[in-house]
Amino acid sequence: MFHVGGARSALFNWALAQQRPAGRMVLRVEDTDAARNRPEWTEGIVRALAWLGIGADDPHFEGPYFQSDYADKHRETAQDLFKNGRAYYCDCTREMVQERRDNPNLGYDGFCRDRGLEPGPGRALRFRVPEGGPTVVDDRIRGRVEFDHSAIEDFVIARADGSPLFVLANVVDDVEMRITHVIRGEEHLSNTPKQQLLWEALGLTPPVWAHLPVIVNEQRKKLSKRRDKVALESYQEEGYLPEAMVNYLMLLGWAPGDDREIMPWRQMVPLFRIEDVNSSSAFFDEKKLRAFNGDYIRELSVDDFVERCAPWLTGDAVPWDPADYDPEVFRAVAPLAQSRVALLSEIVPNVDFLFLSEPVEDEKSWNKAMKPGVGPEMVEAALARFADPELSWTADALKAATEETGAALGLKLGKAQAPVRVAVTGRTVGLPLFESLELLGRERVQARLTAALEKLRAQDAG
RNA sequence: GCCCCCAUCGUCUAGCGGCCUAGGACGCCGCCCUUUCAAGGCGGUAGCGCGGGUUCGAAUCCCGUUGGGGGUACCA
Repeated sequence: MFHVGGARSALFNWALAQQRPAGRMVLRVEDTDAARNRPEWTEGIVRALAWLGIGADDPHFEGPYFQSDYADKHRETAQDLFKNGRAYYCDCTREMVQERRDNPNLGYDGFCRDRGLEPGPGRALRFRVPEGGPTVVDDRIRGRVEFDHSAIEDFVIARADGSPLFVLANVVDDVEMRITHVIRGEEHLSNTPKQQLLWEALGLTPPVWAHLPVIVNEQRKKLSKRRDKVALESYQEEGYLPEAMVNYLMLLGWAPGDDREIMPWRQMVPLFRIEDVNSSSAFFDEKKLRAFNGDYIRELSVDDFVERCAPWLTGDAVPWDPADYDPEVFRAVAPLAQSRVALLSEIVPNVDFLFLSEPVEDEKSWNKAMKPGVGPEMVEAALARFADPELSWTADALKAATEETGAALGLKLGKAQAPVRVAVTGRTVGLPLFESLELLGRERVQARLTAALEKLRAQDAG
C-alpha cells in the first residue's frame, strides 16, 4: 500500500531526477520485513509509481532495491567504525541503562565508552558521538538546523547479533548507491544529525538534505494508513486520473510561482525547485483533488474519455448484464457525460439506464416527479404523444413533442420533462433527456412509460 | 521530560520591509445561461494566532508566548 505522502516525496525526487540528463531516482524499500515477507507490497509501490508515470522504462528510474541487498557492507562498515574507534561495544541492558540514569532527560549515559569491550555475545555496537560542538544539518527546505551533541546519545548502530540498525543501513546504502540528495519526510529530520555524524565518521561529505513537511488529516495529524484513506490504489479505483493526482500532489507544499495551478507534469519539471517547497504541513484536500480531476476529465478528447471509462463499464462490478452493454451507445452519450463526472467511476450511474433492462429504482425521485396532478398526467400524455408514428424519433422532435404535451397540461418544459425522465431512467437528474430517449429507442421508451403508468395506477388502486 | 520543526481566508497557497485596502485556487453563497443535473460566465464570503521590539514603514526581520506536529528503541 503506497500512500499519498510517499507519492509526493517520490514526485519531488522524480522532478529533480528528470531535471538532469544523468539524474536518477532510486527507489529503495527500507521496510525489511515487508520486503522479505510481503513481495506484493513492494509490487504495489512499483505499480502505484508507474501509474503516476514514475519508473516504467524511464532511464532516470532505478530500483527497487532492498536494504538487505547491502547486508555484507553494513557489517563491514560497522566493523570499520569499531576498529578506528568511532564506535564501541556495550553490554548494558535496557534495565541497567535506566537504573543508572540520574537525569531522565538523557538516554544512554556512555557507561561503556571507555571500557574497551571486545565484540561478544550480548554486546551491541554504539556510535561514539563526538564531545562538544553541535552538528549542523543544512537542510534545503528548512535552512540550518542545529543539534547539540549533548542531546544526542551514543546510539546503537548494530545489534548484539551483528545486524545493523536503520540509521547505519540507511547511510551505508546511500553511500554505496552514491546518493547525492536525500529528500524525505520531516519525521526523519530528528535522526538526520545521527546520519550526518555517520557520514562524517566515514570520512565522507553528507548528501544534500531536504525534509518535506508531512501531509496531515483533518485533525492535523500525520496521515495514518489505518485511520485515513491514503492508499494510492484506492484513488485509482475511484477513477482519479493520474495526471490530476500528480498535479494536485505537486501543489501540496509547492507552487509554480504565478497563479497557475492546473499544469501538466512536463511544464512543472523545469519549474520545480526543492528550495521553494514550503516547510509547513499540508492537509490533503480531497475536494480540491476532485475538482482538479473533473478539470482533467473535461480536457480529455472524447475518444480518450471513452477509453478511460472502459474499466468501469466492462468490469465485473457493472450493475447491468454485460451482454446488454453497447459500446456504440456509450460512445454516443460520452460527450454528454464527460462534463458531468468528476470521477471516472461516476460514469456508471450516468449511463446505467441505457443498459439496464429496467429503470433504476429510486423512491425519492419517483415520489418527487410523480406527484398527483402532474406526474401521472404527464406520463400518460407523453405515452400517447410518443405513440404517434408520424413523430420522428430524434432528440429535437422529442423535445418539441414534450414541450407541446407539457404545454397542454400547463407545464413548462422543466416541469414536463421530469415525470418522463423518472419513468424512463428512474432518476430526476441525469444526462440530457431527449438525446437519451433517442438513443434508448422508441420501443424501450414506450415500454418504460407503459410500465410507469401501470405502476401509478396500481398505486392509486392500493 | 528533553530535542527538533511549523504558524497568511475553512483548505492549498502567493507574499521574501514600502507595489497589500493581502493576490490566486478549492469549498461555500448569489446571479446569468439552461429540458433535470453538471459544465460555463459573472459576482460575493472569508485570513496575516497573541505580545513585545527593530524600522520613517512589518504579513514579511528579531525576541517571547500560545497552539499544532515530529523525534527521542539492540523499530523501519
